[in-house]
Amino acid sequence: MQDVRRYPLASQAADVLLDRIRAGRWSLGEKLPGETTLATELGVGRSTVREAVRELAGKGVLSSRQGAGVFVTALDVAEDWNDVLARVSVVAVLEARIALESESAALAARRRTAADLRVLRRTLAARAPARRSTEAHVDADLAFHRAVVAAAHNELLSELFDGFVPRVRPAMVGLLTERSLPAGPDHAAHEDLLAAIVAGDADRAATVSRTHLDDLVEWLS
Amino acid sequence: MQDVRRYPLASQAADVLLDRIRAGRWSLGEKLPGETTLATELGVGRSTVREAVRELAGKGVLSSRQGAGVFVTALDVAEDWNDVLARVSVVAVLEARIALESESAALAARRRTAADLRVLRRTLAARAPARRSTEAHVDADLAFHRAVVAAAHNELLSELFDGFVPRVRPAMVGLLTERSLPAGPDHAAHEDLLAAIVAGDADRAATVSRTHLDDLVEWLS
DNA sequence: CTACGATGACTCCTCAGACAAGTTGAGGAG
DNA sequence: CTCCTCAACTTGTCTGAGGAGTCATCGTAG
Repeated sequence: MQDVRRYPLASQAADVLLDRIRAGRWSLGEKLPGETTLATELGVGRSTVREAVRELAGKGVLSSRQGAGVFVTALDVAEDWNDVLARVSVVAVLEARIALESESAALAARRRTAADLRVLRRTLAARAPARRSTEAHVDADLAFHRAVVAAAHNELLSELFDGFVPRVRPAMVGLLTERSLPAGPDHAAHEDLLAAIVAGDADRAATVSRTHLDDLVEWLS
Repeated sequence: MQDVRRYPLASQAADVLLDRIRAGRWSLGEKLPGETTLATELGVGRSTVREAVRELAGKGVLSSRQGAGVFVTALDVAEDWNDVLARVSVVAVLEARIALESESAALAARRRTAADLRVLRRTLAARAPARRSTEAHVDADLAFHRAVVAAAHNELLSELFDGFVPRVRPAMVGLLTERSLPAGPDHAAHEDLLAAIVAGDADRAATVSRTHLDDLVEWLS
């Protein structure tokens, strides 16, 4: 007995509609045929068509207005961030982190407020005790890095960092359980980074952040 | 007459269910009550519940298996990239581009292949004739920048850049129609960038890319 | 006692029909 | 020409029915 997952008709209909949209059968903002027309055309009941439309509406591809019709709001499904992150290697994510965090460190050195410095000092202090579990250590480390990015006061950079975390965290936890990172230099790098941000030295902050993450990449390769 | 958009019951039901999931009423992988139960509980018909479930299934939050039930597959909806990009300022996006592209330029200088260099030369040549329409000029410019990122051979960086384009392109077109960018130095910067990548000089490639985009930020502020 | 097959309750899936509610465009009144 | 009415068409919602898949329980054979 094969483990063939039998797709519901409604999902099949949604796939057919999405393929037609991708193929350019209807352009952006155009109205689809009525539900009854689609039903006979696809050879399914009207409720099934409605569920297919709902499914695509959930994906943001279609939008229906009572009395008016169903309209195309996107020509394709926005690829899920998590899918992309799951596909690429950890090294690729770390390279993106280097790009993101070194720039954030430079911006943070220029823009950090008193509140930012408080958060940075607190998260750095929480990072120090390496006695705890591996997960707690990784979380504390990520919290500090997150605080650096937040101090750059750029919402997009913060969102991107947050998007990376679910991919980076399990990988870090897994690697650190196998072999431990030299704690001394690692912690010193974080203190240097904070000092550079406090001093407002953007170039040095970027350099410290970069070399720190470079070491991380080299360590795990 | 207010333009109050009357939400369909099915969407309202989907919102209620999503709120309950967010509130932790059901944990990950847990089974929801049956359709009939939910229908009476929410005070709507079964088909309405079904459409609500389909909508959330489209968002990846729920998954239903015939005979078994409806199960929670995610505790929240992945925030749409476009929503984030629409919310943040163009300057924020450009700052992210600086982070992304300067690092990509450095990586490209180390990793570029012969094929990459061909694409870079071709897109740079296509950029040259500034006689054409503003949109064509912006497209040619973005094509070159994209080629630089692609030469870094990091899929995540490429995906991020592609994600920025829909936000950056209209903004650039709009700004360039109002006042024109000094074409001479702008084009020279691109040639310098290509030269640095050809020479394999990572530091210089990053610097040129950064100053080029810094000038862009300064120009539009 | 254990392993296994039948069974029945429960679930989602699909269809059909009916009516409500909203939109749109054509055609008539002023 | 402008505005109003209305009829046709659209999606929204509910109900009922039957089909198909899943799972736990229970009885039976070994």
